[in-house]
Amino acid sequence: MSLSYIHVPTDCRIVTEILSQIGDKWSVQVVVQLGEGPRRFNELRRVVDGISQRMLTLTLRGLERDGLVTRTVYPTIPPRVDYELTGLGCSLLKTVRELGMWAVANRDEILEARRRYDRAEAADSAPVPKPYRAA
Amino acid sequence: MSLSYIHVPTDCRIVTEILSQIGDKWSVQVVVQLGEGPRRFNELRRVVDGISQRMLTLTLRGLERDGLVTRTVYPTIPPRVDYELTGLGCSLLKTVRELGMWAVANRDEILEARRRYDRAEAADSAPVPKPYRAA
DNA sequence: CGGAATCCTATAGGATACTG
DNA sequence: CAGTATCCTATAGGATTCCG
Repeated sequence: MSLSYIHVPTDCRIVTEILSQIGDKWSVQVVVQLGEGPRRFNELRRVVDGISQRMLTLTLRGLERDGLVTRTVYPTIPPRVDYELTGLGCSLLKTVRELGMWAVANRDEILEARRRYDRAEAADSAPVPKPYRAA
Repeated sequence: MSLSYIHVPTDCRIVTEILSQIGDKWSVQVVVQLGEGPRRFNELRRVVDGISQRMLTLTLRGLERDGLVTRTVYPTIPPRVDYELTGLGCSLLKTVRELGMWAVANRDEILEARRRYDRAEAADSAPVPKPYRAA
């Protein structure tokens, strides 16, 4: 509670670690969906779009392991399993939304930068990019 | 400028895209280091710690491509190349720092959740976890 | 329904050697 | 100094099949 300042080197590793956990292909999308409320497995599967069964399982396990999501099994037939954000998960969702704001706000600038870069690079390695200089 | 609200499905993909670019093994660390000011190639290499030459190159190229970093070549001998955050890069750094704050603030809770999870899982698949029940 | 197990491919990333 | 090129391994992730 009395951290006067944050030690940068240690800091970076944790950020990187969190980011590589959350920065995988699916975690953010799952967390955002769970932000709407508890969801069942196949409910998530349908709404996340493109995720494989296997990856949904792995993603949820990872989130559960980090204490971001709870998994509740109802031993009925057929079985029912609910996933829900924990308090920790909710707080993460909030800061992820911040990053989301940044992403949408700067999306165009990034995409244009990419186009510029790719165009310049293509011009660089072009087979015969300079016309009117016949061999 | 007049986005009344943000379209969630589109939103997610961009966030995920940004996160998987920035959420790789090195980008954040490089951006944080460049937050201190312009740096030369080998300067970054020394300070990032553990990064290979190849990955530093690739990371910097990616950041440059997205318009987050500029690359300035001084045609001297020996050559000198400076990397520096752009305005876009600085604004990203700010929001990444927010996430960093979250990470350090919740680090302990996450690590403990992991230990709990791993312990429970180990108990699950333990060879003979129940003592005092001799066969 | 909610997975687990298996197989397969693509990509990330490390190590090393060479170059302008 | 600041890379590029090549080779190699490990991991992510998709597709498919099987199970309680």
